[in-house]
Amino acid sequence: MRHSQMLIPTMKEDPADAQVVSHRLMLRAGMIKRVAAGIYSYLPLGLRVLQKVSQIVREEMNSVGGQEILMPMAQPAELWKKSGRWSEYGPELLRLKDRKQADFCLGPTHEEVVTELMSDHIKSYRQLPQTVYQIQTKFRDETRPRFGLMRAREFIMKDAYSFDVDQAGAICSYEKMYQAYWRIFQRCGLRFKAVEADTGSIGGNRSHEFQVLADTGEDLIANCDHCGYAANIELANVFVATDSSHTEELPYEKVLTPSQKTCVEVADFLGVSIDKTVKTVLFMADDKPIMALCRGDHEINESKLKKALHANWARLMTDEEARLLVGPTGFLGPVGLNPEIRIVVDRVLSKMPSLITGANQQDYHLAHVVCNRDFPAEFLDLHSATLGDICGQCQVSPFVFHRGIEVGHIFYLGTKYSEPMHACYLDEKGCEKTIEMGCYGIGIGRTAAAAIEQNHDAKGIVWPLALAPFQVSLVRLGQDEEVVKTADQLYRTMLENNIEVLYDDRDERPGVKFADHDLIGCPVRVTVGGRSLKEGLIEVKRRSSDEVSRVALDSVITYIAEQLAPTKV
RNA sequence: CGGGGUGUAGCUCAGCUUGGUAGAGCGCUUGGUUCGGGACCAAGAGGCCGCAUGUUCAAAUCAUGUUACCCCGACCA
Repeated sequence: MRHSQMLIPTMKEDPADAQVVSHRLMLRAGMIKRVAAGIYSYLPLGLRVLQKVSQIVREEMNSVGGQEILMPMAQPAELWKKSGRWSEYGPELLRLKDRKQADFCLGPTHEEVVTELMSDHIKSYRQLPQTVYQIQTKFRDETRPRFGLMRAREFIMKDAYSFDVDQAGAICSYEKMYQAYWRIFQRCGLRFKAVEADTGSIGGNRSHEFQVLADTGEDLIANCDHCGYAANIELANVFVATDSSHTEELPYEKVLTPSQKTCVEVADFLGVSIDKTVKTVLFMADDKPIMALCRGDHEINESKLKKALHANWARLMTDEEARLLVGPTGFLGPVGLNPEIRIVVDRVLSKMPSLITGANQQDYHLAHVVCNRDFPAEFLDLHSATLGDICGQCQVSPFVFHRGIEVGHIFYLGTKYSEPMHACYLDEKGCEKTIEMGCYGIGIGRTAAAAIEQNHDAKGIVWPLALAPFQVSLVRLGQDEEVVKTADQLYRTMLENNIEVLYDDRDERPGVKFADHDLIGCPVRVTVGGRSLKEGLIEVKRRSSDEVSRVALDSVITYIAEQLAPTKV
């Protein structure tokens, strides 16, 4: 493409409302334009990048037997009532009415539509397994969209769904997807990790996230260098020694702690280290009161709590609720508690001989409190993995932590959707069985944004070759007749050789052109200018390096082709 | 959903305290000089100062309401 004929509105200055680097650079490079909060138009360059990602995804989906389909964005409420999610899914589901006042929603995901589709057509075990996928626009009415394409309300996603006769088949489909995902992000040229993950509201009981490693990521990953175990900290299996070598002999006693509410304050006040104190947090889970305890320097993880309780929902109690039910916040504790309130205790506390807890009385705490002597304790894994925690898998190394951007997520669903929606088939014996499902998502735009987070410098984007909007920027300097003739010829030759090239034929000064090229970030820059051309030479420079090669005109195409060989990038 | 902030030209922002002709830089158009890392000179185009109501002879400026956007938190395949 000729730059002069393309809509590439680059900006010299940073837009005021873009905080993260990928958002800023996509706006500045003229790839996206904000239409509303979390809703964007994709301009030619941006769309080309999305198409690059999509094509890689498409090829790898096809290679594991995926069949591409396309489902609607507008979905009838009826389907969602069938699965039960019309009431379960919160305000993130954008609901609307058609002219007949019938309820619809914009699809945030497509389990309902696809399950209905497949259950209508699959009658026999002979038709299984099947995997379908689509690359389509989703809408999720996020409470707080931000970071450009990283967390948009309307976004493009690849979602795939597998249908199998039994669990073994479903796990096999899951494994194939896992491998395909691995290849996809490798081909995109990204540094990433596959980690064990929470299943969230999608449900199911086996799940991995594919996380692109970047300091600006919103997710925290715990990684074990010893055994290779990696998981989202919300899920990470933390090792806890089970035996307690010595026991506390002293009975518990009340100590005065005037106005010392936080664990830090209490520990300072009593002159003990913070890991001797206990944090007490009250929750409501499925309408029942829960008291959760963890070590003073840890945090209760709500998703772990929810999972451990097998609860549908859990939320923090308000201060007011806590005060009425138990006592003043800051001085809460498990001793002498109303037996109606279930007490769950992080496993870490099981190896502590005694605890310092709140006394449920203003300005008092209790020391020498012992689990299962002074209160009934139910030990569960409740805290997010934190610095110093040992890997629960190999029980050898402490975790190392990374920040990541979740670009893909795969789930084994079992019969979570097929059961309520009666997606069944007849087996060899003519018995009706429920189909086993899996679902698999990749954020297309988020993958592009993550690539920028990971690959940029002060001047702009440094695209991995596989995702770049063009492989080559052909920069023509000046309007000198010989230069124009050579550049035009080179442009045509590149097109004939199937090299994707953005030809900067604009009548701009060199500085402007180079700056735009650096901002847009195509991997290879080819410069045609009078200075080198006098000697019959063309300049070739990689975006990722400062080194400029001067190559004879007649061998430049070969040289460029070498630069674009996969091994070089 | 709670807390904070901001809406003035395509972009970045000044002006508002103390009411009285709408401003700058970048970008855009035209002409000229330039031309290997975001040039210079000159002349232009471009705004219902987010929207509504109120106060006032007079509102970008004051008041009330509303809406949009941004940030922190809660939430979140």
